[in-house]
Amino acid sequence: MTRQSASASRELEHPARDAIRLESVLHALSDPVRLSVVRRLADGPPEQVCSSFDLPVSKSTCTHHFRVLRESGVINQVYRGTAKMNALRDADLEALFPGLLAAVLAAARAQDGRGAG
Amino acid sequence: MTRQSASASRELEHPARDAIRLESVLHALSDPVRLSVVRRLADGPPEQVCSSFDLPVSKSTCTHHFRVLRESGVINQVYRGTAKMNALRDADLEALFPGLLAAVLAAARAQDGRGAG
DNA sequence: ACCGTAGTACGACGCATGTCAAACTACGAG
DNA sequence: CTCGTAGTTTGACATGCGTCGTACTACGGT
Repeated sequence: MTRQSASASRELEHPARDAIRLESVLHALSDPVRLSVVRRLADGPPEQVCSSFDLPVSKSTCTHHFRVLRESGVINQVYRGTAKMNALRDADLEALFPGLLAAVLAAARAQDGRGAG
Repeated sequence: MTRQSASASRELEHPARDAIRLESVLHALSDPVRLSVVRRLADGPPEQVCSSFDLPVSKSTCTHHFRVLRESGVINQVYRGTAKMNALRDADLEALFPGLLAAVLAAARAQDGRGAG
């Protein structure tokens, strides 16, 4: 069936660790939808499928946001069958920007506390 | 000379501490020009005049960026005669988002180090 | 072979953003 | 009072961003 290596044609572009830019990461995290994705990735299992997030946006917008997160270096995406697994690149982020992700996540939680409290 | 309290008419709107939103702060910091402003504010004297920054943009763009920083709660601006003093709201930010500003500043320095070799 | 589910691609739309130049206001110095 | 310096305002412009719907592709199950 001319099926060459099953997933070679479905590999996604990720920036190398050293190509990750702080400005892009901050921009990626500055959108509420994307921040919520990152929070769930941080709080839940390390690998989660796109469709498990049920975001308040359409499928295409969803694809868009996941791409922004991937291209900025915040998450890693791999195909697993028909699904797409998402994982935080926390090791890379921690190596580049120590404490940054943790501080953002803590800040988000703190803000939730104020807002809902 | 009908000069009522000298600066009452020149007071600037700042968000209250509790009104500062994480998303807005991250967005404010995600612009290179604004990040450089924040870095100079953090590295240099606590109060600095707009014109001392000599940013690679026009005066009006400069005004725009300082306003974004102020309205997002990152900096405090007060008039001092004909000049306008800018100060980081580090106490407010630290109270709301502990470690966030420090992490971002450290990340910016680290990135500079990598970029400049 | 077929269908359903997961996600992508494309084109569109409206609104925000970063940018500028030019005209304007506010203050201090002389 | 006049002038220069500091910053604002306004209007314009190009681009980018978040959003959508629709049509499409990719894979797994039956």
